Amino acid sequence: MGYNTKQQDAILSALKSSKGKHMTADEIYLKLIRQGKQVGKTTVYRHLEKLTADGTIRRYSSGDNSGACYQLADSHCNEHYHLKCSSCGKLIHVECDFLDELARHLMNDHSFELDKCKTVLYGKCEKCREEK
Amino acid sequence: MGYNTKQQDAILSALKSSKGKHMTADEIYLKLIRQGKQVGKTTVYRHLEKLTADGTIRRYSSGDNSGACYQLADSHCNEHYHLKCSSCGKLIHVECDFLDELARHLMNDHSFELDKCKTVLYGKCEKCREEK
DNA sequence: ATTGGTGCAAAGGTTTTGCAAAAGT
DNA sequence: ACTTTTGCAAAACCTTTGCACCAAT
Repeated sequence: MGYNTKQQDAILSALKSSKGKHMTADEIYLKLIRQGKQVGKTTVYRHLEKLTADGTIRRYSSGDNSGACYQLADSHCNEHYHLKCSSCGKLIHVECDFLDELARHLMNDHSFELDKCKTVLYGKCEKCREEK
Repeated sequence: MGYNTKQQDAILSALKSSKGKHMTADEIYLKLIRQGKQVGKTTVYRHLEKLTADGTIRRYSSGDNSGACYQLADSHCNEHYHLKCSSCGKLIHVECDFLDELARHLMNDHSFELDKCKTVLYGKCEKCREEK
């Protein structure tokens, strides 16, 4: 069971080429269409579901209600923060090992296993702070 | 601006009566209907939006794609973490000044002003970790 | 009287499903 | 040949919006 198809490869490639940054189903679909690859949106959704189920990729909600985001599970998402600006909506990826300290602290002092990938820290980015 | 209406009271009461547990917009709506209270789903959504905006309640994505969850914010939310267990859905309030260290670090090193109230750290609570 | 609140129906957006045709083995 | 995958159209969701009516001040 399990055939090899162009669509499957294309969808996985799209996620791989986005180097750790998340993409919505629609963004993946549009990217493939722009590359001239023939895919249906339904197929994108079906593969994202499968890839999420078998752990190849991760799915998380984008915070607002504009749809789910996906990204490769083995990308470097465990090594950086996700900062989301409440004003402009920008998602900022920040590589920093302070996150590990936070995770360690939560585990040691609060018995809580932090999911670094799903956690998003909300606040205000530099640009938006300057504007006020 | 701001009238007192039965619907407003009813929606807030529903959330208060479910202390600690989150509810979806639909669950709130159904609860009120079953209580014989006259409300429209639109009204529920509109109040949830307002209450979220003014900080009375908090909005969470439920992880899967079954819609957003809401729950009463507690007044001391600026002084503690909010840990949300992805498995059982429990919201854990943790008083700890490590959060201030985190906020300071984000500001100093990443020019990002953390909103402690809006930020929720996702992961797995002690009980759910033990079950696996 | 004036202003804000309500709720139906309709629209918006994302995700899922039914099914016949196409593609992989 | 046989089974899985595809993709269109349509449905199923959750949420927002337009608008006429109602309620609170």
